[in-house]
Amino acid sequence: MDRPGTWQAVRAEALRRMRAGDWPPGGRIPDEAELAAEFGCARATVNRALRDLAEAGLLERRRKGGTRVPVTPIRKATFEIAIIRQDVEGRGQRHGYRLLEDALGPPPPEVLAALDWPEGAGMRHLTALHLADDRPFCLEHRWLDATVAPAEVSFDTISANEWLVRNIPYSGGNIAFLARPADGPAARALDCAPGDALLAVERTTFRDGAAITFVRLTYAPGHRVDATL
Amino acid sequence: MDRPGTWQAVRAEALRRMRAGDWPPGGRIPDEAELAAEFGCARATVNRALRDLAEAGLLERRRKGGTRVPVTPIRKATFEIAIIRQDVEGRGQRHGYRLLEDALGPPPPEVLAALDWPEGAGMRHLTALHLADDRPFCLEHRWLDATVAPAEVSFDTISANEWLVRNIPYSGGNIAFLARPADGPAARALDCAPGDALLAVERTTFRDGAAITFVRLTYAPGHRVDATL
DNA sequence: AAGTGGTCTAGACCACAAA
DNA sequence: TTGTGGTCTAGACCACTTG
Repeated sequence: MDRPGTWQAVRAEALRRMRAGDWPPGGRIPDEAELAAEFGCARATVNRALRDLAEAGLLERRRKGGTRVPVTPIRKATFEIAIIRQDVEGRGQRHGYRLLEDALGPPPPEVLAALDWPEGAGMRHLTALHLADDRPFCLEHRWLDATVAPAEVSFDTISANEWLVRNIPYSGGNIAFLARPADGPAARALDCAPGDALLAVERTTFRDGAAITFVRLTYAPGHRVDATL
Repeated sequence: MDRPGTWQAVRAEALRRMRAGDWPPGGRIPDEAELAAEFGCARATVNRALRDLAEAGLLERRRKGGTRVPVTPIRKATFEIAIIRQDVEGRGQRHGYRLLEDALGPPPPEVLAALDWPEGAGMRHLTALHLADDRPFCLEHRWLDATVAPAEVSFDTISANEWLVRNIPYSGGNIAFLARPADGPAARALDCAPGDALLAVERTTFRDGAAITFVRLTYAPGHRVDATL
């Protein structure tokens, strides 16, 4: 338990009341000032607790409208996106890396659409395999703005995944999960049968409003991505 | 832009400094009191800004250790988990629902392992299909503690997905993404070929430390789950 | 032992949206 | 118009953890 008077304690009590039915779905809960008086703490403490619950999707808050328990809450789940080496090492396995291809060339149409680049000017295409304890872990397929990583930068020993995180400090982007059948090259690289169902993650990274890289990570069969609810 | 003196403005400036290289990866940034003096705001405002960045994985903070820019940040991505009806309607489509099966019976071993139930006492097994504009959207396969939803509760017109969210106020759990080949029944229900690569989401929900339901949602081919980075 | 972030307080003003 | 959450302030004490 949390010591009383802390925002964690207020949050815990709010959760308890929702579970117990004291604050039923669709209903409005007392305002911050009332709760602060009841709990004997400052309004800022109540605010911190309720804001936390609202960020998780368990409460809906509006100025003047008050705070309500949603009828059908839209919960937020979060998952951690580490670089692949850390992901592998975090599982207690040894990370290996092999660069399979490094060439200049235009991406396929569906990738070009995601990037919104002018005719694919100066695009570097990388294919690499990540290993966990010498077994295939993940196939990295990446298109990269050549001005971001010029030809001098070699991805023989460090993956583009890691190089980018270390050298392009912060950047926004989007990310999506999907399932793909293994094509021929993927099946060979990941040591599975063509057509096998594989989990893939696609990410586009932007800097200053322009896309600088698109990557598709295709994981070996059986891979799961866990998130905390 | 944010008005100066707000925590959003402080966050924006911190991000700018990281991108610009003023605060390089691996380095330590000034402490809260210094930044508050520099920005002409209260320390609590700086704290709010830096805490927000730390929660996103862009900073690492430790008492006495100060605040550092991580060399290989572990970014947090969040995605929203709505009920399936809302998910479909949010895409501008009409949601449909068909209960395919409702029976009592023990779950397969791999599900039983996830649930940690004693011999599957009183388990209800539901299979349902969700439609978007009359086309297959998602196959819901659920095992449910029969004491949570007794036989009186009918899932003919409301999905277990929605019933649970409405009637079991708050509950913790875990969630995972994976890829699965379509088996025979799934291929028939989702109108695809057996063996097609399908995205699936598995969730176990707990209440008071005991699992109350396990669900596997298998989506129609081509489905993507987007998250915000 | 001491430095730094974590949090609480009491008060204030503001922004937004509902009535 | 007015109620409610959003945020800022100045100060204080505490908890952790590093040197």
